[in-house]
Amino acid sequence: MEQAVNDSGWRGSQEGWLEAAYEALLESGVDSVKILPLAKKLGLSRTSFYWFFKDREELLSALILRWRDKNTGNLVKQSEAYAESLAEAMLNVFDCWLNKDLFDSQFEFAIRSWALQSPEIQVEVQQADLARIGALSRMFVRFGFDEEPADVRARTTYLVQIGYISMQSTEDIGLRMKRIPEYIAIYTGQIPQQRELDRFYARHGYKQG
Amino acid sequence: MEQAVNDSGWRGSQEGWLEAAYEALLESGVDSVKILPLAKKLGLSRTSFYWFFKDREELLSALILRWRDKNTGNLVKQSEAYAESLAEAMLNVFDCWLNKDLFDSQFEFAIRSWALQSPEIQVEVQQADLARIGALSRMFVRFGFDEEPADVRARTTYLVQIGYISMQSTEDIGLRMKRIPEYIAIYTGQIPQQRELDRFYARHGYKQG
DNA sequence: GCAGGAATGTACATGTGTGTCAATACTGAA
DNA sequence: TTCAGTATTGACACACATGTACATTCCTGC
Repeated sequence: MEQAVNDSGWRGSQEGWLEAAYEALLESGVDSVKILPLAKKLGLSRTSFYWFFKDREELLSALILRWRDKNTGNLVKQSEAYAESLAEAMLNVFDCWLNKDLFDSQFEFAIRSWALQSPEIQVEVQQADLARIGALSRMFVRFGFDEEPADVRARTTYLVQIGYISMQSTEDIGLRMKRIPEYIAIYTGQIPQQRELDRFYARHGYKQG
Repeated sequence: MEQAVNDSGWRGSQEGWLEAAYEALLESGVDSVKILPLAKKLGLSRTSFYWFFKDREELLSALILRWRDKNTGNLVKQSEAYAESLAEAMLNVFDCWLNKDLFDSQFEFAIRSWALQSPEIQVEVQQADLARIGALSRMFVRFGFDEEPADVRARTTYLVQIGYISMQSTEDIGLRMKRIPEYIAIYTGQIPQQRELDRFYARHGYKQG
């Protein structure tokens, strides 16, 4: 049977270095993703790194891959999920903003900051934005909006979230939940049904009150 | 008569180094604000820097000061400007997003990225966010909104813009202008009057069409 | 034209990062 | 138990950044 990469006695592994790199990226940006510090964190010799990766570049590429596969994929998926009303569809999208398994905000912010200093990363980010806004826009169209308003609303929805991420806002979950209906109303122009909200609250383990 | 700092034969100056630092920050982030590269750009000796600034830290502090004095100040001012309707007030705020003298988006983004790797900067940014959202919220209250909805709408307004900045979106001016009424409608819940839009377009030198 | 502050340049000590190499240690299977 | 493959290490060679010390040049006002 297939075994996990690292269940033998070896201390390091591709995954180990990548995970450490991921943590460093989230904590202090790309420029802190350096082999020497990572080695210290892992309690390994610096040079051991080169057994798993050709060089630093390769490590950074692996980070990008991780980000792309996660954040964009899930957001598109959620915007295409089944829903009876626009409000419900929007709540599906909101799942991303509340569930770290679906969308990693800190990761997102770190990548966007990275894009500032790297044209290649900037291209990646722009492609992601396009794909995501496109998916959201199609969602609005699906519920009867014309192309233009759908696009503007998709942008609003998406940009508010990117803004939140960029603000690195840390509202408590109660306050966030309380604001949800208000946001849904602004984005969709519809008041969400109570049962739609209940379903949403339920799947995020939140009790109103 | 008062003279500009650098009209004598000297090549360098505080301003010169600061400007170079500003450009480096916008282009590639804090970590690229380094004395050696700046010296190269300015065609000066690296060590000459130490005549104007105690060390790198002092240069970075000067950058923060510049940012704080500009972006937050003007945004608060615009949100407090005279307006007959909420739509008009919002258009005043929108001035910031279209006029680089009022709000420097790239600078803003660069600072926010910097905050990622520096707790002190993060505090600065959070204070700025608070001040700005507060000002916008007061604007909504001024036009009859209750505290709660005013706050949510203030956030929406602000966050979309921060999102735009974070996206580093480069929409052409025509498209942006075309979307303005739609955004105003979403944020304020009001359709802007044609004359309000005309006044807005006029002061940004834009002809509808 | 010269004293003295403003600005620059050269040289040095130091720190931190990268990547290569050859030597070594550990592990599982033959 | 030997051995091939996997993992780890220290030594080396570089590159590039910071900051200090000291000498030098440039400009200005007296």
